[in-house]
Parts: sequence; structure tokens; C-alpha cells
Amino acid sequence: MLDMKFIRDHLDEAEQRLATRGGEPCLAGFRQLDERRRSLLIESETLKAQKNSVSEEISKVKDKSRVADKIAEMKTVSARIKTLDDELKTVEDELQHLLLTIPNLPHHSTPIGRSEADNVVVRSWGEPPSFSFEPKNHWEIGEQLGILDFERAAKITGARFALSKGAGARLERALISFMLDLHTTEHGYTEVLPPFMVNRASMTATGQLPKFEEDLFKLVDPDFLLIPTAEVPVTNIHRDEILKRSELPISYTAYTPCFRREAGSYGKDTRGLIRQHQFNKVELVKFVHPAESEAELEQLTGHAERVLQSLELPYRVVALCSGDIGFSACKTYDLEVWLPGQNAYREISSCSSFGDFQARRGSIRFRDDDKSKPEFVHTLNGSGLAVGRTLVAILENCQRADGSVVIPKALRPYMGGLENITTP
RNA sequence: GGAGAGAUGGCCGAGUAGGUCGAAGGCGCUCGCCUGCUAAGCGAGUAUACUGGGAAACCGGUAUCGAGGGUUCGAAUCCCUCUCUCUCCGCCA
Repeated sequence: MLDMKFIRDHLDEAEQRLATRGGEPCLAGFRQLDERRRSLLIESETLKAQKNSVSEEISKVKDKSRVADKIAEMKTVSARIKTLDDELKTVEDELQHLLLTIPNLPHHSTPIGRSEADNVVVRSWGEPPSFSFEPKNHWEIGEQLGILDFERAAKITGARFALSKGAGARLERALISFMLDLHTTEHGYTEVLPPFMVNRASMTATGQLPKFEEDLFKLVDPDFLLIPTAEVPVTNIHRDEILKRSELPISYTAYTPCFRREAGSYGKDTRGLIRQHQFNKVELVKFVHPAESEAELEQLTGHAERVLQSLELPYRVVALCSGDIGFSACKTYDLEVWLPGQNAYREISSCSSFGDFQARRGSIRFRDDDKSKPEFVHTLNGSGLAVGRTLVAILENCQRADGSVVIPKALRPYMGGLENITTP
């Protein structure tokens, strides 16, 4: 959510910066609602002040019959207040809804652009491997090795679900442990294991609601939603809190499954593990001082990169342009891993700074010292990494002509020393 | 699922025959004083949001005692609904 006072004072600038995202202008109607709200508020509050002081006078008089006229007058005033407050509530609801559907302002360092094509490659790491044979897709490799079973997953649930078995299941578990261990022991993150379903307030704070409800899986009876990313429960750990300056930065890492409807992506990545309704992910989440958020984003991105480097998987870092960053983000780096089966780099991590956008929605604040006013923290998060896609990258990059797959050295301790996955 | 109890400021905890309560008291914290140091002691201060005025310091108004409605001139206190927490029983990984 943007700062209402900022929009009030910089309407044109805000609209211009939002325009770099593409899409419709979204601030139309703001000024009118805002002015209406304030005029209602002033009238209502003036009457309330009057009512309060007269009520106090009444309280001092023992014989109420002597103030019958005042009581009658206040009855009218109360009725008027009620009318004003009803309208005020309507206006505030509309204003609130408007504010909740306006995306974040792109950071000044975010490249301006209209689409994916305008993203900027910042750096690359590693060399795509060369093969003396035609490299296969991960689903071919996985099915041949008997570690991935899409047919049975479809029987159990439906399309876009996967069943991993044997060394495949173990490899996923190994990746999760490996990533969590790396982030906790070397990067200073605290491991958390949050709920996988959350309430609407949490989804609203991080920005999935109210605009993107169709992307979420919902429960029917308690009105809970399955998390599309650990960002949601983990960022909400500190919703409605005032932190101490000395506590910042707070760094959490969490493994969770993620549930996404993938509405509107029909026909994209229909085969394999790339786009699933449920996938595993290890997430990094930070709460930082506003002055440090830019540096923290670089660091956090580096932490995600470390996973790929440790696994010796070639990747590149891409700065998303204004037209391609997410609703809540002001700046995003995507990590794209090389996939020989697709002969392309594909997203495996997305690291973003949200500025105070989520903090304002979720009222996550800190106090610089005991005397100062609370300020909003900045929140950041990034995948560290998407586990399913990491498995894809390993299968495709580490495949050999005979169909077997070499397990990256860093993972072998987590695989009971296993060095290769071979056909049974 | 059944029965009961409760939700007050950073924390603990008063306050329910409705009236001057943003809310006693204590703890904590901040500043000052005092004392070789520390502890103890003394004094002052210590919520948030919105809003009006002001360049600002700051001054004023409104709201907030789990959330939302209602009764009333007036509600932390009365009524209704919801949420959450705790205890006991049942069930269960």
C-alpha cells in the first residue's frame, strides 16, 4: 500500500511512476474520495466534540429534568453523527479498497521497460555444459530413472501435480535440508516452519489479496487460503508489531510447500515439474531498516546465488524491468538457471525488495530509539531456492549419456553418500 | 465435539448497581538528582492512528479497554454476534 499522504501531495508523480508498469492509470478517483473523507471526518468530529462536552455538563447536573432540552438536542446531534459516520465508513471502505489495489511504485533503480524483453541481464555465473549427446528433458530422465511419476500424480489428484519416488524423493528432501543448513549456518538466517494456510489479513498484508484471489487455493469452511509462497506466513510473523531498532535486520528462512492455481497459464509448461499446482520452496525473508534495504537486496540475492554456486549450476541474474516486477515489489532480481533440456535459462528464484509497501499493509514497524515515532520497516524476500526447479536443473545439467545423473558433491552427504542416480 | 473461564496500555494488574477513565497501582523503560562504584532511593516523563492549526517546536480535536453491531444525552462497564486464549472431558497424528 502506498502512503496516502504521499499520493495526496504527489498525485502526478505517483501516477507517472505507476505508468511505467504499464496497465491502466489507477489513481483516478483518489482525490475525490480523499477530500470527501476529510470533510465528513471534520464535520463528524466537530459534532462529537460538542456531544462530549455537553454530556459532561449533563453528568454534573443531578436533576436531569433541568437539562431535558440539552438531552433532546444531543439526541439530534447523535443521529446526525450516525448518518455522517455511515457515509464516512462507505467512503473509507472505497478508499481503502482503492489503495489496496494500487501496486507499489517501482524503485528508481528498476529499469524502465514494458515486458520481459526489457529485463536486464546483470551477470552470469558458470558455463552451460556441453554434451556429446542430445540432452533430454528432466521428465524423460526422471521417468526413465523411476524417480518421477506424473501419470500416477494425475490419477491421485490431477494435472500439474507430481509424485517423486526413491532417490528423487530423497533428492528433494536433501535439497531442502541443504538449503536450510546453508542459510542458517552461513548466512545468519533463523529457520522457521510456519503454517501452510493463512487467513485473509495475512494474504492482504503481503499483497496477494484483494487483487489476486483467483491465483489462490481456498478452503471452504474456515475461510483460510493455502500459501502460494512462504513469504506470506513468514512476513506476517511481525504483522501489527513495533520492533526495536536493535532487532533489525531480522532474517528468516523457511521451507514450505507452495500452492498456486496457475490460472491463466494454460498451455505453458504443461509437461514436467516447471509449473505445478504444488511445489516445494525454501524462502528467505528479511525485515530491515529502510536505509539498508538496497544493500540487503544485493546480499539476499547473493545468498540465493550461493545455492546455485554450491550445486555448480550455471545461472544468470536478471534485473526485472518496471513492466515485469510483481504487484508488491519495487525492485526484483530473478535468478535464471540454465536448463539444457529446454536450451534456455529459466527462473529458479525471484528476489525482491518491497520497500515499505507490505509493512504499511501489515503495520510492521520499528522504533529508531525509545523517543522516536514508529516507522515502517522494509521487507524483502527471495527464493533460496525453488526446490522442484532445482531438481529439474540437476537432472538436466548432470545427466549422462547412459541416462544416469551425477549428484552434485554438496548434496552427497544428504544422500547417504550416493554419487549417481542410475536406472534400477 | 461437550462443559466452563477469560480477553484492559511494553508487561503485570485494578476498575462492572453506565457519567468527568486513555483508563488506579506496580514492573519495565527514558531523563534528571543523589551516593567512591554498583545496588537502593528521590523527582519527572513514558500508547497508537486519523485529523485541524503551525515553517517547526508544539498546541487542539476525534477514535481506540479482543473485533463488529445495538441500547443511552453518555459504555471498559448493559445487550447481541463473531474471533482468539485457557481449563476439564471426549477424540486424534
